[in-house]
Amino acid sequence: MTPMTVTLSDVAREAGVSLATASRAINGSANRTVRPDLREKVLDAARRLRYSPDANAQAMARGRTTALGLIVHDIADPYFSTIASGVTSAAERAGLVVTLASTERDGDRELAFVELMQRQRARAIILAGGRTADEEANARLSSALEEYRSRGGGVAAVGQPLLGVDTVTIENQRATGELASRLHALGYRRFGVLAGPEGHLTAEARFEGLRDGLAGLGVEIDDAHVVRGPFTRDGGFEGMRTLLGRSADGTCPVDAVFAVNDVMAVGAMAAARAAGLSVPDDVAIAGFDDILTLRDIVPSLTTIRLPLADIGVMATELALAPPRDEPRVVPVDGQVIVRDSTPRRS
Amino acid sequence: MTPMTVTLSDVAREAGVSLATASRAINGSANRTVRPDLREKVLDAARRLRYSPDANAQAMARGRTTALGLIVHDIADPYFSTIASGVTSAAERAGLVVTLASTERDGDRELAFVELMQRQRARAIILAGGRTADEEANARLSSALEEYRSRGGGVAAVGQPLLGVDTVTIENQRATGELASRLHALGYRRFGVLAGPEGHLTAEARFEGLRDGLAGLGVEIDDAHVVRGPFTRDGGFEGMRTLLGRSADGTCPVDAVFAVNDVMAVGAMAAARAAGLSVPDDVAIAGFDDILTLRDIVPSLTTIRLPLADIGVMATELALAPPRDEPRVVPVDGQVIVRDSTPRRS
DNA sequence: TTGTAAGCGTTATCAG
DNA sequence: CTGATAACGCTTACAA
Repeated sequence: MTPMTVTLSDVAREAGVSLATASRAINGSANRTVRPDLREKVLDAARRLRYSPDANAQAMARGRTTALGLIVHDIADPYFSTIASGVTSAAERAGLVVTLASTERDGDRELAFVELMQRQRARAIILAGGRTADEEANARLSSALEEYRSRGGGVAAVGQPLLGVDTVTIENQRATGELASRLHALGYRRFGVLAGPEGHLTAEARFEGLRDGLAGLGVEIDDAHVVRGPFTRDGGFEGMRTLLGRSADGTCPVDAVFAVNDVMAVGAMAAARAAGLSVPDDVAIAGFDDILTLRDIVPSLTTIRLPLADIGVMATELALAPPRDEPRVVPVDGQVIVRDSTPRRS
Repeated sequence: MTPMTVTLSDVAREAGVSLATASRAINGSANRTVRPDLREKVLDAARRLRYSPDANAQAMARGRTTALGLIVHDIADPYFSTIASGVTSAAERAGLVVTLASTERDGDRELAFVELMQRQRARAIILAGGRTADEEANARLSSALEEYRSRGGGVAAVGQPLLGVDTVTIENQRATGELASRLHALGYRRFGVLAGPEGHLTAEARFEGLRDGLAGLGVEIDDAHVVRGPFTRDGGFEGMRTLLGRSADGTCPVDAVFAVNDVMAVGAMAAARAAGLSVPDDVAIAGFDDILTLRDIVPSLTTIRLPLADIGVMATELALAPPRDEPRVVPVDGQVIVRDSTPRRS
């Protein structure tokens, strides 16, 4: 009867060759220095015994694993799952296996996961999801990553180039700057912003791009029309409610609202409707990301398209590329897409 | 200077104890039979040397890994990414690391990934995503899973209980049966169905539940109003277009369309609008899944809610539970949610 | 070409 | 409670 677990030694014995030969025959690395007939014998034996090489043992012996760590804030969020799909496809191409960690937006867990990947001896780590302005957390994370890299691991981040590692940066500010002029050209002058959490760097960059862009056109955003809140659908909903509540007479205090991401924009639309307002007649709304699942909503959402899957691919390639002295920064631009949620203002 | 890679031996030497003691002190398993002062010395040394245990070596020595394999059709699809979020959280609770594979709906890759996980000696595999009626592919997969289980791995599937493994099944047919009566009660009589791909068991179950439910109420679905196509947004869009094209005079041949999932339903809405039809005035639409990201679309979508994250958790628990002789089947029911896309027909 | 044997970093067994 | 030392399953010099 077959042993509980078939090892390469079993295969070698069965094939009547040495362990080394069996290894060479099965692995068949670069220089296949093994006689064809022996090779066949080994492969046969392996098949007969249903041999399955132990990747852990291989990793151990070879001194390198085949794992790639992917750390996201929340895999259920379409933003991250789309990036993840890019990462998995690039990883597969590279013959790597993706280890997924979802931090639920908890900085401590992010750090813990980096350490976990380090213990797994993952070849590289990809950190998707923006940083916050929490200097201390960033420093801790940076030093964990530095440690990891000093041990030969590759790292790439998606977001802000704060960690001292290769980063795919998103040109948030430029994109929202362009959005500002597009909306301005469409006739909008009174803006509200659902600005996301304080200290969320992506959210802030997006907000600032819009604000500065408008400022350049002579339009100020009233502080009373900037609402902070979670980077989520509910954050958008509540934010919009708050914004509407700030007008004395119940009418909408602005004619366009920019939400710093699409899911917030959708929440905002829901809140506007719940308040009896029509989108876009009473208030226009724009988002950011161009989430695929939301591409068919009505009114179609003006937003900024990000090539999320490509970003995942790029980050993977960056993380796997031979290290450089200077951290690389690969900027990815967003494309403003004007749709029905921000029609021309007459 | 610190060695390129710090091993437990280094720590032991630095602490002036034996390898064994160092191991015991750091691992501190159940019976911590190590004197406190030595323990401290070891921990100190480890900290000083920035020691990071090698999970691979541990796995090798302990004879069991800490990996859990998750195989999905497409991680970018909100259906799967939500299940994945349940899996990651349950896995984390169990102290396991999730290895993610996205097959892009390719049966061969699915098989290849099972074998890959087997090589990784993953503790368990979770197969999310339905089967097709391809007997041969299912048989191949089944036998690979059987092999894996015979070697001590746990397996759980989400979908149909076809693989001979523990399965979280979704009561598709019951749910769409209920949907049928709800829609019937609302006054709908002429139904169209965007039925997904031929041989896609989930799609078929959903379709059949509706058809049989309606039949029980004396309503037949005209074959000409059943359109096959991909299980995707574009499948829904094209399917709706086809359905509309089948009416001679350009008017809508049905008063309600059921799409076998939400993203198809959204595609269908888009197609209806593109054809100049109003949803729900000219045609009502219902979906399946209750994807979170789509919960705010207008008109709000009548659908069937599935507790996707919970399903991920349940599948994980099933896969990790001690094996039984008989495959377990855990049925999960969907909840019909009637919203604005299927108003009462006057 | 093939075989022997020395690791790879831990854990675990078994004496002290 | 602690310390040698043998596994764990595989790769890879180094020899033959």
